[in-house]
Amino acid sequence: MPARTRATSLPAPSRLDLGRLRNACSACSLRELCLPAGLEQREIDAVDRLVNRRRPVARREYLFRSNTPLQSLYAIRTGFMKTSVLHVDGREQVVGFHMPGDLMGLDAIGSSRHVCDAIALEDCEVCEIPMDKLELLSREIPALQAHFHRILSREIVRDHGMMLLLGGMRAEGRLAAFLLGLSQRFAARGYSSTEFVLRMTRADIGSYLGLKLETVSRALSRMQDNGLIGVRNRHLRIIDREKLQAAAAHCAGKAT
Amino acid sequence: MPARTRATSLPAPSRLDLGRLRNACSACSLRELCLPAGLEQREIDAVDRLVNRRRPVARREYLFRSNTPLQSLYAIRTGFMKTSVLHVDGREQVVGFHMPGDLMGLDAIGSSRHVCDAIALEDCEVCEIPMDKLELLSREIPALQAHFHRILSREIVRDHGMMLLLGGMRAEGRLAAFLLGLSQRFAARGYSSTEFVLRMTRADIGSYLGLKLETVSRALSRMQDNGLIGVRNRHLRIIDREKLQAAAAHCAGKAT
DNA sequence: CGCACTTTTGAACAGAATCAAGTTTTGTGG
DNA sequence: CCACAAAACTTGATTCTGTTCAAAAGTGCG
Repeated sequence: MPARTRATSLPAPSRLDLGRLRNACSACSLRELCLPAGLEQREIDAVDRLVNRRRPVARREYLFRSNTPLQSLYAIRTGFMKTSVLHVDGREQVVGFHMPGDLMGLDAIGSSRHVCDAIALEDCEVCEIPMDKLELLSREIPALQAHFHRILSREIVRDHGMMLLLGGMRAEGRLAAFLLGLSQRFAARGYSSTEFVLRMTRADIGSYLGLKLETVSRALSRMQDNGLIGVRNRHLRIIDREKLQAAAAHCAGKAT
Repeated sequence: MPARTRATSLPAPSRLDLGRLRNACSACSLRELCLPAGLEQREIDAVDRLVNRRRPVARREYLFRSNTPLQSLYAIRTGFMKTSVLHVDGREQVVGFHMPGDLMGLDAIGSSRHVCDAIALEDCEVCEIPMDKLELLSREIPALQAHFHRILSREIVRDHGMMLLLGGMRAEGRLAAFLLGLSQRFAARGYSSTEFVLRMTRADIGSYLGLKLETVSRALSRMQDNGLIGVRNRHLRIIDREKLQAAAAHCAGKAT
């Protein structure tokens, strides 16, 4: 057994532990999404121990609620979730849709309290990552630290993209960009990028895109009529990606 | 002289060095904004050494440009800046306004390249913080690490707020919320929260709020007529904060 | 299997964009 | 310091996109 060189939370090489192994990050299909590349074995083991447990979240259940103290971040293992905040007048505004491999709760770090509600759009399973342990471990594993910073930063970039979309595009362009974004995220996870299921309602999409649900419905119909997409209930197919991209680019409209 | 207990980038207690001292974070009026509380003296010294130098940025000059490699983050010491991204069709969209104490470049960490342009709205002075050194030092000073995470997270929260505003409020509400936000940020920096100068053009404000400059102008006029504010060129005064808050809350409109 | 929710579609309306002057401010060079 | 040109701002009239209101059809959950 190798000698431990200094006090650290890195574990000795793990023994066989089937119960843990089944849940291990090292065995997770989302590894590339969640973990930085190039970790040493004992670092991977440490990360495995970092992740507390898998936890199921039933459809319509809250993973966390606004104003609740932040204890853990959550990585989605399976399923689809949405995050939303409430307007002063009580209306709900969706601020994000989240799929397997996404890390949730990042916006709570600033105040140590959640600032949005996270709701499962279907039955989900999430990995719980205690925030304090994450900060501890990322001090010891520079690659993990850098990876975490990248994730935070990318969230900012994503939000800037949304600001762009909300501030400068019209209905059809927003929808086109939204669908292309989903497509890309599905592709990155190994799912079909041309055919997928919209797990959220039209109202959710509208809220996210700053549109009314009727407008979403109309825009989808029009895009279907023009042969860009096929929609049937929540099942969506991208038929002409070129045209869809053109719609997203061109429907920038509003010569801000 | 105290013995150094382990290899580290923390310096020995600094000697008198007037040139450095004048620029030191420890002497900076923005200390509370930039630095975590409760650092030990030698930690503060380390942070002082982290910040490379003050650098002037003339009005209209770029602090950094999109797609440029990220080397450093920048903290604004004096002056006002804006960040913007370009739409596919070349239109500029403002994604943020930045004032003393703000940290810029956070959105570049994800890709190691800047994803927006930063332009000085007036003559500025910024502190350059090399990213690699920051990550190094934050591994050694947990308080610094936590502070940095908080800053990143708060940026995400701020952006969510913008999404809310862009997605769910109408022109006058957006403007009211924008002005109140500015007011609050000025207050946090010790400036007047009721009377200040808008360093940006109406077009910049419009771009930021997803409105045309004419709409901004009209909304400002109307709010002036109704006694909420006083505007004279770029000089703005908040006359009736209650009503302004009501406008921001009530003009949520759009029953999304 | 039925009831509630979701979605589609239509018609009227409203808010903001666009187009168009005209005015004021600012910045520059003489 | 003034004059002039460019930029920024205000205001009005018109147009158009998206919202609102309304009703009917479709889905799927319990």
